[in-house]
Amino acid sequence: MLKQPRNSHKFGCSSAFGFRIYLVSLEPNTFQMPEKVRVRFAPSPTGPLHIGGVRTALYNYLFARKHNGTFILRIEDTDQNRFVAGAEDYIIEALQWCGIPFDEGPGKETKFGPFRQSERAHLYGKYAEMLVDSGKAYYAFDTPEELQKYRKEVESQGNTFIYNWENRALLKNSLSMTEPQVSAIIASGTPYVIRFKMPEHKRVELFDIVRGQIEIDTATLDDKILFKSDGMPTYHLANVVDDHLMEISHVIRGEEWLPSLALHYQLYDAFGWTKPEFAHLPLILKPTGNGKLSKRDGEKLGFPVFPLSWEQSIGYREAGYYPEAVVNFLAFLGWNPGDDREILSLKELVESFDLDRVHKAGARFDPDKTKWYNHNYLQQRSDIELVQDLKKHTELGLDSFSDAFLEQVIRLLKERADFALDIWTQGHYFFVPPVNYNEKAAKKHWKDDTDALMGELLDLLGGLEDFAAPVLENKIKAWIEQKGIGFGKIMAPLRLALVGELKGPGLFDIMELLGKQESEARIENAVRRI
RNA sequence: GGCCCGUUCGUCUAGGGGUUAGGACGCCAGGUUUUCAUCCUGGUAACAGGGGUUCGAUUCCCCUACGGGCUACCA
Repeated sequence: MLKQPRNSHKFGCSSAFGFRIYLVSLEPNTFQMPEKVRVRFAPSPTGPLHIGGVRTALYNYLFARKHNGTFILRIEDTDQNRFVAGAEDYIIEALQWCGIPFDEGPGKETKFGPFRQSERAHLYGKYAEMLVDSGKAYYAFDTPEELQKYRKEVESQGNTFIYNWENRALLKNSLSMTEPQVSAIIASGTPYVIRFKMPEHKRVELFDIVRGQIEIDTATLDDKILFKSDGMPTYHLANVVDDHLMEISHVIRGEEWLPSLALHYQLYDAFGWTKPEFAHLPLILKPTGNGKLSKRDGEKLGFPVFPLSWEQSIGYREAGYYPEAVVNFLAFLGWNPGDDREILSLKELVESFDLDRVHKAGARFDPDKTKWYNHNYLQQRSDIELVQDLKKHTELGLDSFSDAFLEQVIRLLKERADFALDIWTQGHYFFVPPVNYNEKAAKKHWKDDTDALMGELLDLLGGLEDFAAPVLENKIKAWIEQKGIGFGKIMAPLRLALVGELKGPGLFDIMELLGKQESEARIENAVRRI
């Protein structure tokens, strides 16, 4: 039996009059997925992709795959001032690393391209003019300085200045001027912008897949600039035009766009275009304190906020996370499959994903849980794979050790590791003899008679041909029992001698791996130094 | 300030008119490991507050509080 979708508004559909009719019927098949699902991730190349952006991309990807649709990458670089070199490459590489590549986008041209808005710049003016011609938009000549002045004036009285129906007749635009005046001012080369003429009082019913129905009065909205004086469109125009031209079926984006949804609805209506479905994703919040997750949090609390390293900021990749783990925990920030599963592969995520199950409230980021995810994925890797993972840390200089040896070390340490690098940090003594001995432990366990006991132990070991762990265990235990002393009297100092601390896997396993010669040398060393 | 969105353990969340309010991370305890960690078992811990509606509200409605977002010729 099919699970009833939990959001009743899922059954919403539009009538010929523009009203959305809500069928409260119990037929789950009323809602039809559009023939062709096409979604886009549309970042601005102003810097490295934030982890929240990666999640937006991921949800788009999951939704596309789930519905056999197309996942598009569109670069929204209409603001030349904020353009950052290398950001686009970073975005593409990050998606690649996460295992969520796009189907169409820069470098993957189709008839819907180009996919950089800067390369589509010639397109937008036409559409802006179309709206002016139909009376849905107008030219405005107010300079930024003038507007700033008005804004200050109004704000000093405790009010907010918004450019809208209340004051547009008083400002410098094609609505407050005669046609000849407008023609003259444009002909003179005076810079101008094109603003949307927001209806005075119109009740707009918006529909969001995550939130359901939202009502807005256009009187509270402003006449947003659609086309800038530098000849480039603003986000709102470019976004709507491109989504239409690229035949986007679902707009899945961050919640910060919810306030402009009413504008976008008006724009689609003004053009006479069919609207896509919209889903606004909850924001990712700081682990502690107020506000959304920022770069600073990563630096302050010591966890990555970027998928890949960027300048001084370390990325998840460089911090030793597996992309599967990153994708998994990101997917669960604001969504869950509705059962108790927590570890899901990308394939399973695709199968389980559903926008109806996206949470409404913002999700606080939990660095601890990301480690737990990585631990899980690390356990799934084979010892040989982990050898390769570990050797990626070239700075460790592991070349002098054989893969077979590394594999043995990994076998002993794997289950306690969250990251491949933990094998090194937690098993340092496998590669380098201890230089220091834990002082507290030495004081407690290295007694007056320990030197003598270790000497006897060396004699015992010297007579051993077979240095396998079970043999060592048998012989040493038998010897201890025969002497009639406590195990702690030998085991603790022995561990201290071999490891330097009272930590690590089974002592006999360590001895076997270290080998007879090295084990003996370390014991002798400890006798001399402690 | 205005507009919009939200609120279940510390965190991520399940649930949704009658439940011992479930799981995961973290934390704590016990077991295993003659160590540490892992692992296993158990435990602590939540429906923001106030009004309705109802036989019954954590669930539906309203208000308040709190949190978040937007309020640019940025996206």
